[in-house]
Amino acid sequence: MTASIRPLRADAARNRASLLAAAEAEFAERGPDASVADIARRAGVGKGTVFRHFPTKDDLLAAVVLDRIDGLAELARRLGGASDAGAALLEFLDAAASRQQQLDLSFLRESGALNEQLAEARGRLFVEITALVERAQAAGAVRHDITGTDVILLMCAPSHVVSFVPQASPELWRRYLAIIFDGLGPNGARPLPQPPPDPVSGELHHPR
Amino acid sequence: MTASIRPLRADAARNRASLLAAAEAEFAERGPDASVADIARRAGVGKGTVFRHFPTKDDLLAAVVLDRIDGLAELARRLGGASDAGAALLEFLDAAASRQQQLDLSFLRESGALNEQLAEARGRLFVEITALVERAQAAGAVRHDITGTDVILLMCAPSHVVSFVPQASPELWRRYLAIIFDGLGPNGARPLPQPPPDPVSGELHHPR
DNA sequence: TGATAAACGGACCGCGCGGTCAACTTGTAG
DNA sequence: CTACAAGTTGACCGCGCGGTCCGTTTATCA
Repeated sequence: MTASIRPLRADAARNRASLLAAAEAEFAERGPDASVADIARRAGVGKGTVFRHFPTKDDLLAAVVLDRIDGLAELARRLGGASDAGAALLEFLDAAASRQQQLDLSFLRESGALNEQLAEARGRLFVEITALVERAQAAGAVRHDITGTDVILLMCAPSHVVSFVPQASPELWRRYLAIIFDGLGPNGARPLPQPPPDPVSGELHHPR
Repeated sequence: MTASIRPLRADAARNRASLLAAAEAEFAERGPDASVADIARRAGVGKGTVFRHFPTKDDLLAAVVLDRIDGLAELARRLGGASDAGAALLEFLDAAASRQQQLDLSFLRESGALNEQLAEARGRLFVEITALVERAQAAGAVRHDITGTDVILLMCAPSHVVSFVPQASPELWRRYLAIIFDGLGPNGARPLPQPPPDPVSGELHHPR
């Protein structure tokens, strides 16, 4: 389904690849408002070429983001086999925050054509994270009133928080991840004041 | 300094007030990218009038945001006298998150003309928050490796996290505030992996 | 009330954006 | 080698934005 009927021509495949790389870099540096023209220039192609490969800017963003989600889901899957379930969850959050440092949270944005693929990938990620969380709970490393959705939402926080401080150490996010992870631990005790939101079945959307 | 040499004409004062109200509402609903034209329409004035009162869109945003900061600083000051220092800090975070629900984090943005006022206000807020934190630490409610800057940064997180879930309960942010506050508590134990960032003396800036 | 400066309003400007298109180039199958 | 489909390109379009400007209205005060 992903592979089209006919294989791409050689130059087209090359352009598509460098386009994706350029888009990833540009979105990382400038955020989701990076301009298509800049991305095209960075990739060394004309603007028209961008729209030949991705009908819409959102589709391009979605493609970049799909990679990230798949990467995270794969990582979560591998960590599912770790012996220390608490450490596995922390390691996952660590990797997630570290990558979001570069790409912000934009992968939650909904997007036209690739929407189904994105939704599927998000679904897979959700499943893996939920498994990770449940194992961590069984191991006594995470409080029992936490859900996979909570973790998905909170894993975005450290990099966002850090994005406000101008010349932050590139590792500063670890400080806030540690605080939040402590908050997920069983030592906090007091019951949470609100029920968790519905799982990702309902679409997540992009914040302002 | 704030009051100009000559007092405002009656209609001008009225317009300025409704402009501020409209701007607050519009920024709350649409975020910092709300258009000046919409704000003007909402206030029932012409677009030119907006720019007469605020030379730049950023100045308008800064004015709105200055109110918020002053309000928060005042609240923090009052809470400084509370008997239960831990509860006081939590109450402050509660109020801050609740208001940010409406205005996002935009008050950290730097801005041209009002920059000094904003910086001053932010300084006052920082002082009050730091006092709150230190009292909470002395009371044993907050771990000792936390700074006022940490709290300033983290107080933005709950509303941001929640902004991703589409039809969130309006109180959902309390859930994540509770988790984060638990992370600030002394029960977590493990030392933080990174030193805190410099205090607000260095300018904070607006995230993408 | 009438003179005057202050305030108002909306047409207007330039800019950069996402997206389109038709002329042109190039990889490739036979 | 050739013919043709696939791919590329950048000028171009419409739009909405922040900001300007000047003819008009209006609060104020002698």
